[in-house]
Amino acid sequence: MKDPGRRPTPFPRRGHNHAKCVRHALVAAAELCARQGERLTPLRRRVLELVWSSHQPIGAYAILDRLKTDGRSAAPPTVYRGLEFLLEQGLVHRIASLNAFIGCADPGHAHSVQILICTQCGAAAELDDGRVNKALGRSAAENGFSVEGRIVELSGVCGSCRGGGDRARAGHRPHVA
Amino acid sequence: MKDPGRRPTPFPRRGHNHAKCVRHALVAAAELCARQGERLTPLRRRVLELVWSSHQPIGAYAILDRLKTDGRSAAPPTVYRGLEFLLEQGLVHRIASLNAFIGCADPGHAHSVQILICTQCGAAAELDDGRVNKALGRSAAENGFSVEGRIVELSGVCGSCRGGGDRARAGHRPHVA
DNA sequence: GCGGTTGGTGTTATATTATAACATTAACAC
DNA sequence: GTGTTAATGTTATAATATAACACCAACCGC
Ligand SMILES: [Zn+2]
Ligand SMILES: [Zn+2]
Ligand SMILES: [Zn+2]
Ligand SMILES: [Zn+2]
Repeated sequence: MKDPGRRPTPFPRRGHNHAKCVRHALVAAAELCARQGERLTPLRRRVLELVWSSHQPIGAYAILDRLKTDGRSAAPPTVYRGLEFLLEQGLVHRIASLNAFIGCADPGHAHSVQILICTQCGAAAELDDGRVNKALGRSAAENGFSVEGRIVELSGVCGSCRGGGDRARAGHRPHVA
Repeated sequence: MKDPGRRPTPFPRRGHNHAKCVRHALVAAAELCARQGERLTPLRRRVLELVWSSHQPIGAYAILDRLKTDGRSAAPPTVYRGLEFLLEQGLVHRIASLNAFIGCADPGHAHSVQILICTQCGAAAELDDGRVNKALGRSAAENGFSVEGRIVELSGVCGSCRGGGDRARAGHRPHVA
């Protein structure tokens, strides 16, 4: 059996079935909200769906534009409220360095994420590496600092874009839309 | 030379001689710019001085207000240009989670910082812990990601605010202005 | 000197991101 | 149904950041 802990990349493969990503995220969100006694209203669900429209972080005003083309009445507070709810439920992550949002790949349990942002394809992915969190906590503690919140955002190039992945077969076309 | 092993906190002590912090920063900046053949103009120097006006991160528009009260003609581009220059020279750091800026405590050599932000006193300090950087790089590499830029910002409570430091002597007064 | 180039700053306008405040509607409890 | 609360609609504005062009001073080659 192949090494179960080994993921070559947390980034999506080119041509992966993204509709499946979206469906899975929406189902997981519905289940999570049901468990928590929270209401995943149509608006909130739609905002989440729009966040998941790709693996590239999306800005609040891009979401707003798409809500408007839905025919729905929408203004900035509409989308920020939706995002606020989704952030509280741990269904999306905010990326401070981009002022943008990405769907959480593993909602339902507390985790502090390290966000990886590919500067080539624009996609973002998340890790939750215990060793990183431990190193951060230890470093802070040694300096008398007790950590409450962490923001870790790494920019660089993902495996697919560097060519180790599907780029060899795909020429130079980006592996995500 | 500083105590090699043990720093109780990289945060400033209450009542420390902050004028000295400012003077030191300005001298170091002048030396750095001279070495690099860059021009630390009066405006840039003043922006840096304002960034250093405290150990709390300062926003661009707060800097702008203070430039205006200098009597100097100033608009947003004035301060953003100054900040852009200082960022390029590594003289200040931008804190993405606060949209604010802090003077670099150790300019003159490339370093990727971990910013500590005290939610109680509002001060920010920087670390450059090799183990953290190593853990981040290894974690990313294992996931096929090659890191170019890092943003690490930890919020929490600094040693001085928790009472291990000078708070015992200071009652509940904040240790920084 | 002088014309040309560059870098820094001044100035006006606008883009982008986010929130305040209050009105209205939908969901729920009793 | 009526009162209560949560969610959404709506208008306005705050906060952060950049575009575009004008001006000026320093510097360079001549
Ligand atoms: Zn997908
Ligand atoms: Zn990529
Ligand atoms: Zn100081
Ligand atoms: Zn503190």
